Amino acid sequence: MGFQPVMDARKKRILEAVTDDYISTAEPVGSRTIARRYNLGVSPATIRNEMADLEESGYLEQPHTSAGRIPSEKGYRFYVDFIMKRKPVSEEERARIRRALAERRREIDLIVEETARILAYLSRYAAFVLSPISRAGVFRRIELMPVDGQTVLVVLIIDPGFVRTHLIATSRTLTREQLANIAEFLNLRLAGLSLSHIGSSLLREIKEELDDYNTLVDAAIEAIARFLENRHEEQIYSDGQVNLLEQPEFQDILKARSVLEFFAEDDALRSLLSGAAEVGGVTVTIGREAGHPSMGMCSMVSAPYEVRGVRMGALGVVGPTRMHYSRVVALVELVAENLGDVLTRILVT
Amino acid sequence: MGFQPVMDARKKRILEAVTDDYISTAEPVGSRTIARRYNLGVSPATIRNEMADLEESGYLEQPHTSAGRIPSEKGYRFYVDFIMKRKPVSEEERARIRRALAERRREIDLIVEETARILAYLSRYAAFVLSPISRAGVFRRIELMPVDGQTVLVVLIIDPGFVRTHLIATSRTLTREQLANIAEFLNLRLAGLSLSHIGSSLLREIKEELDDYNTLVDAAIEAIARFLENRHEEQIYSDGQVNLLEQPEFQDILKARSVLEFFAEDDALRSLLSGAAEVGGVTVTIGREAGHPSMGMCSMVSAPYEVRGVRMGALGVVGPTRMHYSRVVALVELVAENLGDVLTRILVT
DNA sequence: TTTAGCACTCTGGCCGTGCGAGTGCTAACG
DNA sequence: CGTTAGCACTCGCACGGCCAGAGTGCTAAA
Repeated sequence: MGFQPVMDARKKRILEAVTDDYISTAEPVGSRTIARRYNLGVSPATIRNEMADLEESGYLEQPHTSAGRIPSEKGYRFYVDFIMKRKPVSEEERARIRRALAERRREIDLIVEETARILAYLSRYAAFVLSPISRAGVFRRIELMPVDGQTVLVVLIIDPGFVRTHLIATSRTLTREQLANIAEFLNLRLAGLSLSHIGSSLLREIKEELDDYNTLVDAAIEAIARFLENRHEEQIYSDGQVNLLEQPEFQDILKARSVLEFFAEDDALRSLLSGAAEVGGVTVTIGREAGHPSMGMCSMVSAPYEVRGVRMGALGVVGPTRMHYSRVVALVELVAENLGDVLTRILVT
Repeated sequence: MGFQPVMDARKKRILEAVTDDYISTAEPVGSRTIARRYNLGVSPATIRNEMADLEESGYLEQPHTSAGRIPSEKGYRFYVDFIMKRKPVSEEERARIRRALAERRREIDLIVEETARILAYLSRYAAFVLSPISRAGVFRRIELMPVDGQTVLVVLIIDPGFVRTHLIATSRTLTREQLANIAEFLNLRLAGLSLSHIGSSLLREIKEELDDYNTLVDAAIEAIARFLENRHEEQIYSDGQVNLLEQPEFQDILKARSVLEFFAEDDALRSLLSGAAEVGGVTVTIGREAGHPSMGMCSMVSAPYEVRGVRMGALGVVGPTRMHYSRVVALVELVAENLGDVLTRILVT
């Protein structure tokens, strides 16, 4: 004891059978069913014994006495980590992904939106895509452009290839030349810096220098600071939330509501996704591992997407814990790769 | 016959009582209940007779024999048009609306988003806001700005006060001066025109002229045309869709799903809203009047919002047909006014 | 160690019953 | 003639009992 009980090959096969069956039927699965459907060459009684062992070591659980078994979170975890093989994505699906993302668009937001759509469509679960951020990016250039007397358009160009625009109000009217001067100064100070290095202290410093130089810029630079801060927030694109309502576990409206509310309130989701982005590779978060009660009966399969090795964002699929992991893991990985490729093509001109 | 049966004062009061009661309890209401709760000074028996009349003329219906009555769509329509009084919005709610919209923001998208949020919060139903369009707007200025070798940022400034930006790809590298020239030319031709007058024919014409003048602009102007077209699409901001799941009529997951799917597929919703925007004033669309099966058990209360008399967009609340019309109508009207005011303050500098 | 047999348990569906709410009709009343 | 009281009737729904089916754990035999 203290030792993890040995998971021999037969136990593994039985855990696999139970999980596979439960994933596709959503009903607790009994020894008889396994003996019939998966030919392990042993009788139901033997399977019963093994299942009792598996239950004792926490891989399976019984919804109630004398029902079949279902995988526990620990069971799913073991299944995902050591048993399951990724189910290759069919050529047709691959083609669909390529087609969806290949249209010649320059607007990243549209691509990301489309990614969420195709991911939801192919997974039949809910899909989320965190739009690319550029914390890892480098400040390339800022431009200021007068719109009207009290409004200035800030254009921020970040390497690789992002453009963000933002309207700010100024208390005084600035001429095009004044704006150009300010922009020039900012560019001198900021160009080439990584965004994560442009903190509020640096900005305050610059602001003071500029204050000496030209008091007109007060409102402008403050707005820019706000802008730099705010724009770090990644936006979440989502699709297919209603897909979850088809799943038997969400026939109970209370559960459905709690999950949908969780999605609507997207801060938690955002941190889940960006957490996944830090790990690299496909992450599977099962049930309460996510640390949020509303996600208790959900799992998330997520992966970051990269441009030239730099992680730009993440995407994920949320479904019931009883999820087609083998299919979804492969799908998420593939879509993340595709999105990375498309962005690479666009950004790295 | 042929004549609409007379709707005398007592029938009206009874229809009102039935509707009010059903709206707040969601249960079919019987004659006894009405006699008890609303003192009409008559006995249940009399009310029964009147209710039988109302049912015959189609204002009420019975879910099944020997249940209470509920209003039919026709009943709701009559209630909304001739009976109900708008329930004044409380000072606290007014303050909340003002506070939500009053924050000094220049970004219209954020304001619109906030409007959807506050509308959903106060109505406790689902809220939708169609972002402002500028079909009625006037082209003021275009600016072209190089981002990198093959990318140009298009900034389109529209009167009153909108700024739209769009990235386009060009096949060749254009210098800042070349871009400025092109922009200048476009400004000469387009400035002052109403957006609805800038059709594809005019653009083609300009393109030909420019082709003679400078073949470099080919990709650029084409992208601008696309841009002008695309940007006419109004975006829908929504919030509070999950609120509907609290309503007893959506405890049935199938109904809930069909409504949420309808929302997700937002083209129909968009046309409903923009239809409402054309009428002016608050519009109430009851059940199948919306012409879409999924909306059969929903109603929408919508209103356009205006800047200086020009309708810029619309907003609406969707709830069950059994909706608190008197409250929501007043709320929608007030929020539309507030949004109009805020936009006016921002746009008309 | 595996298997067969068996008694036991628990859920879900089905059915019948009773209750409550509400109706429509008829007859009496002012 | 409109209004009311009384009454029989009709549903829907919640409750409880019952049965069938699926599955288990245990024991004893192979």
